[in-house]
Amino acid sequence: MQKVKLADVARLAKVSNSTVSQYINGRFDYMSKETELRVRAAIKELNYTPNRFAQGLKTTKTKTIGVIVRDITGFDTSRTIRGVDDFCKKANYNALIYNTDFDPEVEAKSLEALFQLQVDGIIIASSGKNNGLIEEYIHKGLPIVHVQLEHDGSEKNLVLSDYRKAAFDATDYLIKLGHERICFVTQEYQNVKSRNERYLGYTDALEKHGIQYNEALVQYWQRETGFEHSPKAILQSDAAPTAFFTQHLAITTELLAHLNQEGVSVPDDVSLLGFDDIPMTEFFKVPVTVVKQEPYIIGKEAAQLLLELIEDKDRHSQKIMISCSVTQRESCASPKKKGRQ
Amino acid sequence: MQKVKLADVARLAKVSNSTVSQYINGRFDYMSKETELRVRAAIKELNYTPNRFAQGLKTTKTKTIGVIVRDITGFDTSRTIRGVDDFCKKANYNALIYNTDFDPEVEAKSLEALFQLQVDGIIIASSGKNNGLIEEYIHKGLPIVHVQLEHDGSEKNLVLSDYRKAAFDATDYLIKLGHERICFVTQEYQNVKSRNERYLGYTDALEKHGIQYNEALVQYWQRETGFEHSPKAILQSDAAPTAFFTQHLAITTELLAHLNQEGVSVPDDVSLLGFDDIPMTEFFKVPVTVVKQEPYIIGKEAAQLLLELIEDKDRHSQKIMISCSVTQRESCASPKKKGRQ
DNA sequence: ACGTTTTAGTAAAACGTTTTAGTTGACTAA
DNA sequence: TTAGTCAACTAAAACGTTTTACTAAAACGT
Repeated sequence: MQKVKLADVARLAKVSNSTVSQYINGRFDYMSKETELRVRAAIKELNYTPNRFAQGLKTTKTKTIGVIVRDITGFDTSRTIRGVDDFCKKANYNALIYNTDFDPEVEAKSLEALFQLQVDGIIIASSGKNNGLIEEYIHKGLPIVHVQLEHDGSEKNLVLSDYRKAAFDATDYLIKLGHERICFVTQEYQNVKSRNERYLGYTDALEKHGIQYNEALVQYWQRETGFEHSPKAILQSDAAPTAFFTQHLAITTELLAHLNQEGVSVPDDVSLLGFDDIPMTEFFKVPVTVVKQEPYIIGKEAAQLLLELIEDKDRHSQKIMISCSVTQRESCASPKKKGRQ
Repeated sequence: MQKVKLADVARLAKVSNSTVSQYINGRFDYMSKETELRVRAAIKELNYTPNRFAQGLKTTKTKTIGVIVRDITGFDTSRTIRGVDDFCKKANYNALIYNTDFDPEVEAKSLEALFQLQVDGIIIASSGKNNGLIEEYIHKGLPIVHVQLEHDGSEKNLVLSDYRKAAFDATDYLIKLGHERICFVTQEYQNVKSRNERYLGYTDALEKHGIQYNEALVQYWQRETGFEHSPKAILQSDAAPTAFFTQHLAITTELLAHLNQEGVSVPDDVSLLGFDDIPMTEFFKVPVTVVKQEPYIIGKEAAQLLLELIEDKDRHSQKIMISCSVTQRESCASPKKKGRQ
């Protein structure tokens, strides 16, 4: 299938294999200008391209990175991947995508598989359940950069949204609209620093405006089981919120579905502000106001960082934060001053 | 980074390299049961995994396929990729994704790059602008399967939706609602058989119901330039349609935006039926009725077909059709019998 | 008992690079 | 003149597999 090899080029250019190899690897100072040109010409003429397997066998460099995400199908995730991939292609790398479907075991398997394939590095949006394993690979010398999720522990290289600032801005925005009882709806965030960051942003804003923190206004949701307390119940409780601030897309949509079903009108009855942008929201009954992350940029930065790490093993580690912005649409309004008598 | 090699296994199991190699490749008939077990044990003990580069160098098989799509970020596309990828992973293959961003030149480059990487096969949603190139690669022995797009020409292996049937069903559905002037909005489909198929489905349905075909009701849209005639103009023309049948997602959304902006109410003023499912449509002002394809299944089938092709070079070629279904939502209603007096 | 086939295995030559350790001849410095 | 330096190259040994051609021993048929 592929025929012409380095030796053919060498023969045609009347030099040794070594010299051609040097040429290919851009070490021109090992040869005279004249030789360089002869080799270049020979390569052109034969339309030679090096065999990656032979190269890989020698160098143990694969020019391939691994990317571990939960589901490539997600709106933000697919964009992150695009960012990674675009950067990689430009740098002549390839990216191998592994989906975990939110399963930590699959995550572990993927890590192992990628290691086995000898990828040069890994970008991972990790579950946080495999921190030990990840540490191991890092110690073995495999560069790993985290995206989007930060976990307690000692990992170093990561690129993610500035969650605290984002949550602060969002909460601040709601408060300025007049909301005082803002329900912070989150997934359990033990050990997930980037979820906790949001919580801090939320309380920061409360504090700034002198609003008393109320534990009843922090509500939980789980991927498998949904809401701990139903939105309906929450709205009927003592501390009925005038606004929901949901911490990711899945929560937002499930809440929205509940609200629709219960006939709760947004933003008339309650305001809604979601984390993560939503596609095509301009066609929604109520276009929802969100804090929009920059997944593409995050992907791009992550790839950049990883490739730098690969090229320069003992580069100091980094945490790169990308700002978010609240995209105002129509799901947030000032609360009605009803029934406080 | 990776240490243990075949020779280590051989030494531990007290057999030759060849035997270990045979074992790895599942040719157990070359050895006694006893040896087989010894080798298995040695592999387990050393936690040996073969070096893919050395394998690739010898066999020129890479256990990697290439996937060329327009944009992995698309709703359907990302699902197709998932289908491909899930199947590949299960079969111990990897998929390399290349995005073309709808640019035929990038498509050509991707094809070349993948060939160069010696992928074992390619799945492509092709633009149709590189048919010659694709033929070349096929002749060179590279298995290629097309997805989603069918083009005039001699390619053989493809898996796609049953477009004609789908368009027929959709049109039939609209007609049964009472529509007679149904505007078929499509992208220019010269040489794109799978777009033409839809057109045929549309006319099939018209014919079945004895409705006169009207050329003015076929309208065009282009990715770069948008609608040839504005939706507003179309609605004010002599043959004002009572329903739009849009041929893909980008058209649907752009039309919807126009309609919203003009204050045209769906489905009161005009019905809308779109090709391709739309995410989160349950939150739309008007959840739009669509013919839903099965991108995940298509991806899975494509991967399956490709791997079969790879394993068995002179397998006869196939065209696999996947049915679509019209998902009824709320953007289609019976037309008002206004002003026909 | 003899030739033949089968079974269970092996040695060693690839595969196409990279890289180390040289070699060669010309030039330089004292 | 002689050693030393330098520029421009090269030979050949890896890298870790697969595979071809081969062999020794056992089994078989007659």
